[in-house]
Amino acid sequence: MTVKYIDFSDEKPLYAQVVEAIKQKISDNYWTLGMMISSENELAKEFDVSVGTIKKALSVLVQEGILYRRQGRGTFVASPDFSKSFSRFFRYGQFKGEASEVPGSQFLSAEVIPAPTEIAAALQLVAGDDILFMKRVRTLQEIPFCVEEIYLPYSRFKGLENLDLGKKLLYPIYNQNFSTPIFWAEEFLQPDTATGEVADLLNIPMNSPVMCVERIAYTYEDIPVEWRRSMGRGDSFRYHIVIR
Amino acid sequence: MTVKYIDFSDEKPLYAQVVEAIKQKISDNYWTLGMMISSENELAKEFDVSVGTIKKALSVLVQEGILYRRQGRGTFVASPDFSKSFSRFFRYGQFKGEASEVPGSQFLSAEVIPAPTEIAAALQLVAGDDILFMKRVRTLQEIPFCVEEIYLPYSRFKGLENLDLGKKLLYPIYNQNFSTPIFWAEEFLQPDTATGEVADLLNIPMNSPVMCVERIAYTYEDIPVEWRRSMGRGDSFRYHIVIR
DNA sequence: AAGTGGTCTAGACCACCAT
DNA sequence: TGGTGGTCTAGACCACTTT
Repeated sequence: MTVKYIDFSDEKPLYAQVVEAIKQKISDNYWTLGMMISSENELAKEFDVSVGTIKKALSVLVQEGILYRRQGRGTFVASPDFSKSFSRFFRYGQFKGEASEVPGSQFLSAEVIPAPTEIAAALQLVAGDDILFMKRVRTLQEIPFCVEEIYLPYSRFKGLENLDLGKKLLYPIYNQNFSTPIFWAEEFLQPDTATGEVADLLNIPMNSPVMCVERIAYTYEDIPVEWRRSMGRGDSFRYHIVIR
Repeated sequence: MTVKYIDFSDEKPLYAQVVEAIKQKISDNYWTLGMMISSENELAKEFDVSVGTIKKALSVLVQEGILYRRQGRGTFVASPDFSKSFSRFFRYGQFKGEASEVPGSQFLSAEVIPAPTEIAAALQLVAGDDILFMKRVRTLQEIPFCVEEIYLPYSRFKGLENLDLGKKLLYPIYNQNFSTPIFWAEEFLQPDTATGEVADLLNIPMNSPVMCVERIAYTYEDIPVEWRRSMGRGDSFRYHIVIR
């Protein structure tokens, strides 16, 4: 484990160095998801800076969603929950305030292939590197609403194809089985119409509207570790976003 | 103009009260878009709190995008620029790093009608209230990429229909001519296929993919003042978003 | 009672900008 | 040179949680 010290002669502000150091400790699994980290006073002693500087650094990390704090309890490593934000985008069979249901998954294939150039570029690999390619249909209340293609660097996820992925979500598996917590992601949305295969899998007429969502998921260290494309039924897809 | 004072016996933190007071002054047009507000020291004297508390309040307002600060210059009221974030969603004829071009507009209609129930609800009006309804085609390099329907409460925007809206953006007009700066917005995205009319206006085949974006735009005081629906060409629409 | 984070103060010093 | 925001300190007091 690499330890970062605070360099008082560095031009970079002390609180920013503390931010980096704490991120490093999380990356190194010194502190893991959900764990309480050291208190303000302990951190101040450890880094030999004032409590105020620690407060500033922690507020930055809270702002970035890496930590959360509870008065009287402590400061904890946040567990980002994509399943929530994901299912929120779909209104299929959902009524106001209804508890969101975990979608089911039916895997169609899982195989190791050489990386296509587009995928290799997005995942910062060399074209031809081993890629685990999976295809699945996602369902809510037994009704298919989404077809997904998922590409993973095989060197990191060796053996994932042998696991029983029945009703489990993928991101907790990335985290628990492969020490690869997903921390953030970017998505590209584009409207499209259903091809014969997709229409068949989603049980909708050919050429009816579908939403194409391409996502690249990243670790704490901003390493891209998953590329996926989802084709969602147009009539059940409604993406909500607040600007500023 | 209503003046807010700081209540030291209030349970609400002082910095939060300062945040409210500054927001109020902006709402009251005491400080307007782009204007420099009082310095930290002046604010501390004015509100009779410490500079540290002012710093905390200002950092909240910067976080919310209401203010921006420049070392050595001062603290200013931010001018949100939706045109930038808007055009970013479309890749039509855009190459990497190319300067974004302001879309042209061709108005098809502008008339005052009684508010449809759905629009009235979204704009917090009574069904039947006067609504200014406008329809336009937006173009980039003379090529249509988007059809828009815009609904505005007529009581607030009386006379807008008589302005020459040739190549101007709407939000600066809302701000300058109607004292209604748009501060934030929410959008709902859904894929669809082009009807005959939309296909005709966009010069694409019927039933080809389009992105339907419904937007509600709000003021500083969270009053909804515009409802619009944009139908964008599927092949030129690519929405990018970062999650967390 | 002890420990945590949340608020608030009063100051110091610095980097940056305008004049 | 004087005013601005940015960083950092050392402390006080409070609200909340756990034991």
